[in-house]
Amino acid sequence: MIDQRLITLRVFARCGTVGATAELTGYSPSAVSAQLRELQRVLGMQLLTKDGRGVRLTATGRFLVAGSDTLIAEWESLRAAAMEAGDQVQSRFGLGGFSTAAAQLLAPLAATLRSTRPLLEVQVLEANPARCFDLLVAERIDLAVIVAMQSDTYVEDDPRFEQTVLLDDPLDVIIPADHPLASRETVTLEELASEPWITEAAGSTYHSLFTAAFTAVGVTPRIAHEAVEWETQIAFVGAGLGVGLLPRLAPLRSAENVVRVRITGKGRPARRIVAAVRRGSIASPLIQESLGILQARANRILAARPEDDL
Amino acid sequence: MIDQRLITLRVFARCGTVGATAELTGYSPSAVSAQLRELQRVLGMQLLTKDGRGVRLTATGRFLVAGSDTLIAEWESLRAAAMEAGDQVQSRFGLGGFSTAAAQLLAPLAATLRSTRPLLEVQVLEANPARCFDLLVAERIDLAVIVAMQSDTYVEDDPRFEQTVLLDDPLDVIIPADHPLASRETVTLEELASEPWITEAAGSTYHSLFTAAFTAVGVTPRIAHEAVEWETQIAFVGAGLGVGLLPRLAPLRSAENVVRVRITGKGRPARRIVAAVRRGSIASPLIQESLGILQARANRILAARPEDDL
DNA sequence: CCCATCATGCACCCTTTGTGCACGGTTATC
DNA sequence: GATAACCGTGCACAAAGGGTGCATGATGGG
Repeated sequence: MIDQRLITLRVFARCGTVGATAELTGYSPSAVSAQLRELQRVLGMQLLTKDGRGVRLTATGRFLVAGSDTLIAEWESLRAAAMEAGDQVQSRFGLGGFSTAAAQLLAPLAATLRSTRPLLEVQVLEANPARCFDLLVAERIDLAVIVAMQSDTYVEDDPRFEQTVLLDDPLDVIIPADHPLASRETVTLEELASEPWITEAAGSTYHSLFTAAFTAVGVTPRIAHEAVEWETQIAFVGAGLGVGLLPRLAPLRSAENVVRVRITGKGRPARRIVAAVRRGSIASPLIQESLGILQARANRILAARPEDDL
Repeated sequence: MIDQRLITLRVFARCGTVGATAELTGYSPSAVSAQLRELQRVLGMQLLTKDGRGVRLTATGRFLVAGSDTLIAEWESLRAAAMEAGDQVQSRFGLGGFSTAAAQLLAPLAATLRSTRPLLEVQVLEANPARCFDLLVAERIDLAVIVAMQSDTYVEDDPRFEQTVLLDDPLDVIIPADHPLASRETVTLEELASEPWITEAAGSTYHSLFTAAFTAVGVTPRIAHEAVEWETQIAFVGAGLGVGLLPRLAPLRSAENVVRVRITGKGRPARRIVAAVRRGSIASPLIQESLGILQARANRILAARPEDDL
């Protein structure tokens, strides 16, 4: 209900370039350029300035974007309240999530909604957490399930979003089946200090989680290999190249020649999985129902775990 | 910046029929109907119900319209603040006003703005007070100068508007030049009680002001004739048909065989002239400048009056 | 019982809006 | 210092959304 051009401006404010804005919103760069030009004409404000080979927000532009946060939240709140008051159904619902979160939480949610609300058009987008926030701003999705890193750019009280913790997902260590530690029930990080490690590339979200866990216990592990996908990492471990961290929610097929061992003791790494929505929209019946389903799913997952892991 | 369809819904909420909404917004009835249908589709809410040969807002619709007041105000406030912060100029500026108010206040304002801001497109619409409020809601105008009747539907703290008193305009009595009272400096309502009166039609804004003034002093005057335009009324008085009330701001040509006499004493009728803007927009530099010009003009008018009339 | 009024659907049209490509300008790299 | 890569923008073209005018159906008043 807020003008699309203002939404586009907000997306631009997040990513800084016309091209990226186009990619996020689904428009072409020309369209974004035209929208921003048109917005300036309608409002009679200069919002952008040339800056090198790109464009940059003017002070007025930044002011407008900053102020629009409450406007968007106000609208979301109004829409949610009207939905609630009139017991209405909305027609489109966009979900976003990250790999395992999407598989374990979003897929069941989408399936449930598909059965309880047959005429609701549910769309699921797999995207990393940062992109999920961008997609929320761009109004491509309405709810995101993401992993929140404490070391990340994650800000709990961002005026644009409201976040709900679903569960903490501990990271296990995966070990070759013929490794001496493979038969253990649990293991500590100290015991794993001398192992060759397989991690994601430096700078990725999980890599920072990895280093944070080991600095907590005061050892610096040796990184032997890097992998991008969990599957690749598992294959590396299965080939005896080293050990690696794997979130509890990530599935591990039995035929992989790899075993999963729980980590105990100090510095035990975990990722926090949260649901994020645009501020104001949390009162919407559909969002409420979805959060309920997600929470129930999260509780079922927690209930299936050994007690010392809760 | 708020979706046009929501603006249309708000106008509909004020006037109740699609046809009237079309007339006010400048669209065709079909377009209004399509917009409202589209709005319901996009929001997934049922906002309208058939009601006899017309349509009526549902509870959800009323809720949405009521809640949108703050949304609109928030946007106006944001726009005004951005204008202020960036020292920007807006391109279009719509003014609305009522007969003498338009002539005495709006015309000078428009002329001043035309010279101080040459590239500002100023548009003046003459319309009665009620319509001015509608035009503000429909965003056809940005500022209205209207007469506020205490007996009117005028509500000072309407969440949609902000109002500023410009001046109180007393009503004089106009008398045939050969009338015994014509040579007086001032006259009281009691002295005029037995005269035949010429007023506007019952139900009009000025008629209610007329009756209110006389009930205050406890007499019921005799209404001999009715006129719609000031010019007609003046002509009637000039023909010796009776006496009438004329606002101080309404011009009286000397060749009319009619004299204007000030009214003193209890129940002295006056109309209050106020400027109205959409709530939130009052901080806009252009609005501020306009209000300043209007206030200055009002002060000049007040300064030219006899002291006992202030 | 007929007519006035009101909303809506439909066909047509036009303005708006988005796309794809080429261009000019700027920065980084070798 | 030349070249390549990148970024935003303008233009021609195409698609679609949105508006108009008229006809239709429904309803209430005289």
